[in-house]
Parts: sequence; C-alpha cells; structure tokens
Amino acid sequence: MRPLNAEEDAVLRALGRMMNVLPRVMDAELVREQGLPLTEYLVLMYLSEAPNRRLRMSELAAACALSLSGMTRIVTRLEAQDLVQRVKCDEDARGLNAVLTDTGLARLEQAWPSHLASVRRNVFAHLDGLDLTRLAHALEHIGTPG
Amino acid sequence: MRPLNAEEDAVLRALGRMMNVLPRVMDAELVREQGLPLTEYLVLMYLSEAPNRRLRMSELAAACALSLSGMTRIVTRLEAQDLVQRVKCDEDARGLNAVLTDTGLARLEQAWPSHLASVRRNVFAHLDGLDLTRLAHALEHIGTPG
DNA sequence: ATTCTATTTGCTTGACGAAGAAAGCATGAG
DNA sequence: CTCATGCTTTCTTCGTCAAGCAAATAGAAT
Repeated sequence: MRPLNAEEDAVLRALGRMMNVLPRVMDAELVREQGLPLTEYLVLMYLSEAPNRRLRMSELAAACALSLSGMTRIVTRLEAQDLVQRVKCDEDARGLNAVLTDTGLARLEQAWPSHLASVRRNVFAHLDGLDLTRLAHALEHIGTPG
Repeated sequence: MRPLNAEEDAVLRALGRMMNVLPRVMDAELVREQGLPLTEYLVLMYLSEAPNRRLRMSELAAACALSLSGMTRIVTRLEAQDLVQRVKCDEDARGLNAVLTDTGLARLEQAWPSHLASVRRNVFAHLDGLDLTRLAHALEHIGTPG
C-alpha cells in the first residue's frame, strides 16, 4: 500500500494533535468559567433538544458516543445536582428516561454563551475559507471503515 | 454572540463525534491486528524519526501532546517489552533519552502496514475532494485560542 | 575563586478520576 | 421456561495533577 504523501501526513499529525488537545482545552475552559464539565454540558444539550426534554439512557449514550455504563455515571452526577431526573419509562418498566429539569435547562442556558465563545475561539476561528458543508460531511464518516 | 449556523453546528457535532470515535477505533484495530496500542505505536514512530532514534522524555511528551508523567508510564511499558531503552543523558545527568531499540524498530515496521491501512480506511477514504493542505493548516491551529 | 544556599529543571511516583468491558440484576418477549 | 433487553455495578486501565527526589544553575558571602 502506498505510504502517505506529505499533505496526508500533515493532516494526520494535525488531526492526532487536535484530538488530544481540543477536548482538554474546551473542557478546562468550561469548567473554569462555568464549573461544568464538557461531557455534562453535552448531555444537557442533547436532552434539551429531545422531545419532552427526555431520552432513554441508551439513546443518550448513543447520542454522546459514550458507553452506557459511562452514561449511567454521568447521569448519576447530574441527578445529584438536580439538573436531570431519572424517570421510569411507561411502556417498558426496565427503561429509564433521563429528563432535563428546569434547573438543568437554566444551567444549560447559563453555560451556553461560554461554550459558544469557546467553540468560536478554538474551532471556527481557524476554519475560515474551508467549505464547511463538505467538511461536516467528511467528518461525519471518519472513523467508519465504509 | 451570534449562535452557530446550521453548517457550523453540523461541523461541530461531527467533530465531537469523530474525536470520541476515531481514536478508539484506530486503537482497537491496531491492538487487534498487532497487539500494539496506538499510543505506544506513536511513541515508537516519533522515536524512529528522531536523530539517533532518541528523544528526551520531555520532547517525546511534547511530540505526542501528552503529559510528562503519562509518558513516563508509556515508556516504562515499552521498556518492559524491550522496544525502548532509557539511557542517561550525557550533557545533563538529570535527563533521560528514550532510545528506540532494534526490536522496537522492527516492531514498528511490522505494525506500520496495519496502521497505514487503518488510516486510509478510517480517515482518508472520507476526505476526497477536500483541500488537504488547507485542512492540515486549519487543524494545526485548532485548540489554540489565537 | 570557592563554597554555600536557594531556585529551577527533568523525571518519577502516588493518589485520583474518568470511562470501558464484562458480569449482574430485573423485566419483557416468545 | 428460556432467552433477549435495559440499565447498573465491579473491576481494570489509562492518563492527569500534585508531590517528591536528584541534578544543575544562580547568587551571595567569604
């Protein structure tokens, strides 16, 4: 198989560096400014977008691309802060819905500007001139062999 | 501050998903095919590119965008497999060079094709039509507020 | 110049937190 | 009654931060 050419190599290294650095930076900023870890922010965000502000644990895990056990712990943390509530599922007694509380929604709305600014500074400030539609489409498939 | 538009939002979500998924997938593939975790592969790679196949611990940590203590542990693992050796630094008795052994180089060369194929499948297969030079340049800066 | 102390630098270690995999438990379906 | 499903719990692994130790460097006093 043909080795990577110089451009590909540069992309790969930059990608690797970014994947190490970006989550750390964004998490640290959000924690410093809002006392809210990025993972928790994202859970609140996905819940806020869901119908009735609720999702099954497994859906939530899938949305966040996290394991179910990881999601259990995150929701436990959020529940301890009253940002989320676990509610038994009507149609399946095994199931649980994670429901965004009013407090949780308020917290999300409060943290949102910080996160937005962080995203603009750390990501979009550097993406000028790229075709974002194409980029999004490409990124969506990265990590899948197809 | 202006919220994200649809394209930006799509990029952000895809980026987040990718950063979660890609390292896991690539690591799992390399472990399955070669019994070598991705972090260890990368350390071997950077060492193989360095003059005399050696780097100071701190340089190695910086190259991999990892903490120094993390690098200590990785090199300890690699040393236990004879892939790397710690050698005292001549000009500074506090310093250590991590040196790639012949065994380590062989291991790297053996694992290289798997990794290359994985990179092509998981990354570059989806990047057709993008300007890689621009992309690399952009990615290099992501995660820095400048 | 020499020696003594204080600060800094390079790396390792200990304690911790986050997240995954596998096992466990409860409920549902055939 | 058995097996699948949904979530939790346990155990392990990885990597960070903070503290620690050893060597180097700088400054001051002799």
